[in-house]
Amino acid sequence: MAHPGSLPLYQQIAELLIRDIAAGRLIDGERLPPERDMASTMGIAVGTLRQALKSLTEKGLLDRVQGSGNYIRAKADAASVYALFRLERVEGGGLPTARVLSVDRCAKNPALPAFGASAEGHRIRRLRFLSGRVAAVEEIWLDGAEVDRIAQGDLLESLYLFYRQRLGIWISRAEDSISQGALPDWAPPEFPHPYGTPLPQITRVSWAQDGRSVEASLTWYDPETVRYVARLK
Amino acid sequence: MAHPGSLPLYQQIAELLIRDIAAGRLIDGERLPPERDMASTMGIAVGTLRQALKSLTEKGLLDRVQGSGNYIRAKADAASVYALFRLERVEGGGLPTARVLSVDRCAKNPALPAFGASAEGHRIRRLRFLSGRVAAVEEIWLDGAEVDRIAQGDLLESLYLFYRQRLGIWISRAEDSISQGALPDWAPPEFPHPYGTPLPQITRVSWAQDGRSVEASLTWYDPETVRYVARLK
DNA sequence: ATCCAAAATTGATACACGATTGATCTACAT
DNA sequence: ATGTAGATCAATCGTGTATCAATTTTGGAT
Repeated sequence: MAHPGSLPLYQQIAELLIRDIAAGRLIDGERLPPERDMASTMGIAVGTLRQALKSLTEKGLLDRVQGSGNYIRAKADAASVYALFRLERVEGGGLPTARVLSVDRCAKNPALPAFGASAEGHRIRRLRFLSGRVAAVEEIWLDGAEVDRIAQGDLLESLYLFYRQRLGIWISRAEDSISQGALPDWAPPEFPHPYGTPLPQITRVSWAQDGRSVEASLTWYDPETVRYVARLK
Repeated sequence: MAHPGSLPLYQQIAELLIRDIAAGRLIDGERLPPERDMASTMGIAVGTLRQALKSLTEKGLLDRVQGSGNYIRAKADAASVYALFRLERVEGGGLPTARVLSVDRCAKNPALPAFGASAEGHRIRRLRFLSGRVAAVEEIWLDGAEVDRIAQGDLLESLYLFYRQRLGIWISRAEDSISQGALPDWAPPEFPHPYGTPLPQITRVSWAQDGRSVEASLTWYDPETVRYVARLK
């Protein structure tokens, strides 16, 4: 399959602006530069920019008033902006890799009440890559009953392999949910996003075959490297 | 590729593309390369490719816009039926299909307590095929709030397509669990397994974006024809 | 300071042009 | 019926230019 990322230019511009809105770089009420200036700084023609602005207007994200300017109309809660979009896999192949930032013994995470039979466990923080680029930061909690056999370096690759080879655990059930969360303060500077900005977040809890919950994770994805595609209707 | 049982080339191409969609290699909204380029890199004629694209359009997976391009119109969670596990035939090849055995209005299933806001719903029983061979029997429960729009014949293909095209439902959360279960007594004689024998079974509950649980399913797989591949984490 | 008209700014609309891309059709071979 | 090859038509895209309409700003008169 050939090159996938070749959307029409005006659609690329539209998604660029939408990402700016979702990321908070364009806030509600803000007036964009004049179309002519905007187009020239973007290196595109005015007509092309206008197509992009028109699609934003149709999505309710922009007010265009003649003689005055283009005004961002994004509702205050960023969740409604995200509701218009869909989180998708990054383009290109390559196996997902990860770099372990820290492995600590610590108390149970109150943010994950569904997880954990023990009062304490191990907390692993990882930086995840897709196609060689930083894509997400991740916090993984392993149940206390299993953590004594953990060795640093086991977690560079697949967690699944770690479970099976090192712990002998069969994951029989998992639950994922998608939400929004603020980037944690321990995120490394490589993560290309300003702190405090809402990010797409996936919460996962996994159970072993005997019913114990053995693992939970919180993952924040960089909206720049993952791809948002406008949802139909 | 001319052995007797092989499909026409354009159908093979169509299935290839559908698998790319299901696997997430082709994302919703993505524009395919121009037909001429696509055909040449695939080593086929444009007309053949166009037949494949036409069948994708009829399935609702593709938007063809003259002068613009071919755009994927599919949510990538077609494969998320196995969010935790990927089901693949050992020998590979062939798209999953299904034959509806029955569609009934009935009471809530006590075996699926987590599912269903309504007291009743629809129960669909399907026989599923992989590579033309019987692979699983399946029982699907749709919540009563959504079932009034069900029409027989909608469910022959992908359930995902049904959700998107008929109900406009966006599945935001799903839970899969794997266990063992006895083959139900309503399984047709085509299912190649003696009754009463434990089979690998997947239970799935899906929630819509507003929190309603809209679907639940119980699927019994023939262990002879399928294999489970753990998901890379 | 207030009011008002001219000037500047900004978006809206229209048209033209070349390049790209899908649609349609014919012809031919297996 | 399937697959290939080629020619031609039609729609879209991106660009460029010109003109009109609505708004804002400016500056002078009072």
